Amino acid sequence: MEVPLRHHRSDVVEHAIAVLDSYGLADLTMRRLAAELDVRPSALYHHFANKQTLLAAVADELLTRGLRPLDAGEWDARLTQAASQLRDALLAWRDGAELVATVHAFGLGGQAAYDHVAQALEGSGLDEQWRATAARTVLHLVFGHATAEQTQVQASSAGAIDAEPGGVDDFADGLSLVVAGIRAEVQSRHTP
Amino acid sequence: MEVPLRHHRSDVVEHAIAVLDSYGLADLTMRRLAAELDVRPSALYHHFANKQTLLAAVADELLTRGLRPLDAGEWDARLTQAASQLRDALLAWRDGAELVATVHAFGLGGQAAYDHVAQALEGSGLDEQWRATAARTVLHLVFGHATAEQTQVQASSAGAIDAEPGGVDDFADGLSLVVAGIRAEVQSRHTP
DNA sequence: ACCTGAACACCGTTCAAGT
DNA sequence: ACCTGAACACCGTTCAAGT
Repeated sequence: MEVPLRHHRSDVVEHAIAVLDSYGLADLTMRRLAAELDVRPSALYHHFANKQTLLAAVADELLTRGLRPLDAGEWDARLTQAASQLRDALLAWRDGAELVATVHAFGLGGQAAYDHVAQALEGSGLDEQWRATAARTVLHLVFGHATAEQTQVQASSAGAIDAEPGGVDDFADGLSLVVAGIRAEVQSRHTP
Repeated sequence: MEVPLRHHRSDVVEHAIAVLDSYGLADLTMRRLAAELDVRPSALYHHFANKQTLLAAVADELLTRGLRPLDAGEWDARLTQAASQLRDALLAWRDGAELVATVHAFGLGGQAAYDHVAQALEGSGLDEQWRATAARTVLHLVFGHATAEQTQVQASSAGAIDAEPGGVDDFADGLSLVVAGIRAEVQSRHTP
């Protein structure tokens, strides 16, 4: 008789990332992950209450791996860096953007994404209300843009229409638009 | 023996909207929809090649029902109206935002959403490239914000954290930020 | 603490055949 | 043109029981 393998929570998350990156979010199933770990599906429920909780842990791990401290400097340069870094973190793994965006939307995880962007806005002089609004706006841009980029890959390889041109330049331009809008709000405080 | 019911494509879409609004996107399954139509699941594949195509048709129908011609006026007022109208259209049905955003991301439908926003930017004086970037930025804001609002409902009723405050005011503020950013770009052309 | 075995209640999709 | 019947290859989750 074979002795059953024994894993920790971190093993499960690590293998989940491998499955995500190799097969995509749609194929990151509890059963497939269990098979990859050489374990029955029910064993996963010892580590996580359900699939959503597991996905939240995976999303948090992706962010932990991808986000670094921001450079010192003006708030706008820091905000641009935060957004670009977040985008890179999401694009680093297959379907990373969709995963983190979904988890964040459900309020189960991905808080680090918001925090990262919000941190850059602390030196802007905006009040907390406006900082939160600005942070969410940037977050929606990054999530939306990165998700579109990654989805386009599988959509066009599946024969669908390639609508969104996107790419690095379009992201940078969209971001500069939002940053300019925030700057206008910042300046309206200093020049009444 | 019972004579089988006979439906058209439009019947299927109409019932799909009813199922979506009553039970949510997760419960909008081919089997459930078939049961609602009093038909075997396989019958649906006479009308649609697969589930994704059906969802695309549903998304397009939601937009057709919710979007109206924009008022005449300045580009910024028209853009604000287009974005608000789109948001209202998405929020009018349960999980409408997530559905349209997903369909749009996969390039299978929801083109009307982009067109609606892009139309408002035609009178801005921006070149096509910038108009496209601005339109996508607004679209990501609307999709992200509306999805967050609708997801928060089921997430908080399911016991998750209520992170995003959101609501009408936060959307209006985020939109005003983006509009201000676009205005800065517009003005940089006229005042060199 | 971590896992198996077995079950429950589901999915999307295909395809030959019926009217 | 539109549908049935029957199957295939999957899902997430629960729970008693094993070590």
